[in-house]
Amino acid sequence: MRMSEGVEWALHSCLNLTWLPPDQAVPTAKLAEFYELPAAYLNKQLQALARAGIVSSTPGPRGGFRLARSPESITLLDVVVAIEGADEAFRCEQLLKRGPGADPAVDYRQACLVSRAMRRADLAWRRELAEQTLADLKAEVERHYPATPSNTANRFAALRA
Amino acid sequence: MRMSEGVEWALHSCLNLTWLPPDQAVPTAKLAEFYELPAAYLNKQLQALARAGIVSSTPGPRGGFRLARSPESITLLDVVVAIEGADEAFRCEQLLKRGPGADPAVDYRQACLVSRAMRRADLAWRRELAEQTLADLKAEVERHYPATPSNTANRFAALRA
DNA sequence: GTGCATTTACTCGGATACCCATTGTCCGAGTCGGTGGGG
DNA sequence: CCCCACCGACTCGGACAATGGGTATCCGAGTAAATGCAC
Repeated sequence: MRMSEGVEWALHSCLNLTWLPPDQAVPTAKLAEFYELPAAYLNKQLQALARAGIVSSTPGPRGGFRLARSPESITLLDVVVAIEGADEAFRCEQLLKRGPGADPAVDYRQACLVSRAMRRADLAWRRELAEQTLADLKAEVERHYPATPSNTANRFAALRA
Repeated sequence: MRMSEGVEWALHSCLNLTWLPPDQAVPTAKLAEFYELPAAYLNKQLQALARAGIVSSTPGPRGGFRLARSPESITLLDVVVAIEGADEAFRCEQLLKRGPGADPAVDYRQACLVSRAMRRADLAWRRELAEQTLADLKAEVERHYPATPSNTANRFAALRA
């Protein structure tokens, strides 16, 4: 079970956007250059974030991506779901339908206690992610590393047009 | 992010083993036939469980697999880790090493706050899985579906040699 | 009848192909900013 | 000097390959039971 690389890129990129003026759009090329990432593939992840309503895109010169809503209203779960999809990691294939005493009318994704146990763990994971917003993360970073906001803005400004 | 199918097979198979005499070894073929699974591939998962010390294997006639320890001492996390590996889903690639103000000596898997947030969620997931043992699950199933133990034993007995 | 060597069949275990999802790349449609000419 | 139409360049967006991990399968090594024979 491995989470897509894109989640890490998306989280860091969104976090970087919180340190720029909210009305400033940043093109994929700059966001990619920031961490030396492949621009075309990062663009794909940003598209997913746009479809999820986390960032908004602007075409043409001076265009790019910006956060579509306030960092307070974007949770880590939102970002993860936008990239990875909403499906839970454990997908119950309803093995019990093939076992003894199976009832074809029962939805074993709900009834199977193995499935329920796995779902409980999944919910605990999701809850933890949903309780942290981008704003929380931003504040925590600024508390530990006060230079980050200016460093980030400076580097974006220094990147070639 | 998708969990391997083998986890579901392993959980159900281990659970089934709890309803058989502890000294009775069950060959892969029977465990597979129980849910109409491909035997050779299920065998691969059982090998992983054996390497993890969850089940023990016996070759030759009347051989097969049995639980290596008591159901009370086998957690759901043990089974998941045996199949999926111990690595966490989110793998920090240390993007910050490429960012401004990066310190090459720092291990950003520990220092990066994004990484830490994701790890917190991962730990919550693991804790939930570690708090449930096979014995808990077995008891819960018996409480909801009292016929399961005899149904299971009967079907195993009925499966062709 | 009993003990033993041989045979036999059954089991796991790892080595070997296959397939789909993630990764990675590219080019086209659309749009905004700049520019040049006219009023 | 100001306004407008055109041009150009920049951006996203989705369509198109390549790679790696999970899926599936097979055959061989080893073992325990069953068998047949000798005593």
